[in-house]
Amino acid sequence: MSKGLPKRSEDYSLWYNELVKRADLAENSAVRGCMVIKPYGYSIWEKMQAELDRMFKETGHTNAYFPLFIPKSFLSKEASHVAGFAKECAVVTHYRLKNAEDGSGIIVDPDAKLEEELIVRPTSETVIWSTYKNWIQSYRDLPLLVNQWANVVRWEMRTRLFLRTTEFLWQEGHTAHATAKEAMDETVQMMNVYAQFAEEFMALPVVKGMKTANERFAGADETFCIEAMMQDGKALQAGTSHFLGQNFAKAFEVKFATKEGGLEYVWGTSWGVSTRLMGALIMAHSDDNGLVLPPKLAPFQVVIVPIYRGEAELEAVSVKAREIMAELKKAGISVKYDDRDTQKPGWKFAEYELKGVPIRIAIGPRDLENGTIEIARRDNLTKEQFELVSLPISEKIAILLDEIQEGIYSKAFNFRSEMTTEVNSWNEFKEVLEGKGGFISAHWDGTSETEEKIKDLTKATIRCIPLDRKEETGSCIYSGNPSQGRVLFAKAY
RNA sequence: CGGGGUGUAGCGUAGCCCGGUAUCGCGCCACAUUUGGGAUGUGGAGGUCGUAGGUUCGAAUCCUGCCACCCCGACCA
Repeated sequence: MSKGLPKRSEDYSLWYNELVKRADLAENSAVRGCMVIKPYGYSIWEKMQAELDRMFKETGHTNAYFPLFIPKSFLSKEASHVAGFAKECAVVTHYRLKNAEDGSGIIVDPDAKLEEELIVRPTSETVIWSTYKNWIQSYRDLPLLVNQWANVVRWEMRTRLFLRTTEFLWQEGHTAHATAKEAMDETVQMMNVYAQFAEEFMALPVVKGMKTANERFAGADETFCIEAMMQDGKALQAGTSHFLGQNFAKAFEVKFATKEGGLEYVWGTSWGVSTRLMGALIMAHSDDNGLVLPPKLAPFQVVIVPIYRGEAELEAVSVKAREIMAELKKAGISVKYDDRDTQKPGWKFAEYELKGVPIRIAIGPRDLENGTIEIARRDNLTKEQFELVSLPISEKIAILLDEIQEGIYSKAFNFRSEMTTEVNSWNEFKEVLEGKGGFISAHWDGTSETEEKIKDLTKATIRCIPLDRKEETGSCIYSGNPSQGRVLFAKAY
């Protein structure tokens, strides 16, 4: 049992905030709205980065880096883009400080005003497309498949650790193509990459879909997304992939000579996932005892805790522990041996539970005598005495890790299934939304007016038009007008 | 930006209404006994009470300004 971690059922958001801090993932910083990602939390992010980066490279992308600052004039070149981001931009106006003449301290030097203000990037489309103009002349320069790992700043009114912070870390892919089809294929491919990453590594089932016009990225012709369900019945957008059409090519005059000798605008995409994925990971799987990490993203998959009295016993136990550790490492399993004598075993048990380590092994004198170890699983909190002769320990642990990874996924999958409700009337819609929550699958007439109205009345938004939806005719839940299929509504983070 | 709330030791808090130099728990340090689910005892260290001013013999406490943070809205990955 974790000491004093709030219960999910009592106060979900308090539970979340406390868990993030207690599990050493992140904390609020001295800067309003900005977080410090602590080493344990950052190492989970690094695992995510490593896998995603590998997947991006497998699909032909390479990394590059573009500037943090964007000249103000760039941002305004694509009209709907600037309209979408203008309200949340940090702006650099000066480049120097000086001592105040009245001795009151350091002030901004009014003589050091920038000719043109610089925007701290909220996203990099504009600075990147201004660069692509120089990189692309011919169809031979296409496709251009670039990703960057970066930080961005969006001046949000209210922030929450990982879910919405003023500064956040992310990757943003920006690609350029010769044809609309190629760009669209890329957009869909990257959504699929995100979905695969979420399901395979985060053990997080997601719905793949398209955003409605209202929810579309500012400057995109089409936005694809993956949507996940959190334990409190709220949806979380976990990743987006945008088909930019020729919007940015036109804004930045990026044309290429075709094979046939013509001159055409380039087609673009952009796609990103952020440290928000950390929030998704935490909220999807963790329980009242703390974090539950999928083995594929855990900073270490196994922790070994020695049980002993006195140095002689520790020495004997450690010999066994190191043997096991070596074997696990050889099998590619990450292990930590916690032989600190500054904390007691019970304390360590609770600590690693809080931090979500998938498997804990305890070894004591009794085990040495019996040829056993104690294996405890974080996902279902069960323990077993394992006889070392029955199976090589690395095989045993590998099997368990797979079981845990799968178990966490199917638990989340079943939860999402339970939390997805088909409704056919407005009353039913409101009732489910206020009571049970979750995804609501309902008919919608396809107009922004209806979507807005529903949002105003209930705070529910259309999370996406699922790609795998059945084509079926029906009547809109709100307006009663004809509908061509169901969409997913939910309250969202 | 609108509504509500809070600033006291590393963290969480009592004291404030009714002014007299700060309470308790966790954590920290030392020693001893402990170690298979967050040990116990004894001793100890640690505080410009967010900040600037005012009232007063005297302010954590009363008054005024400012700052920061949290929660609820509008905005958003």
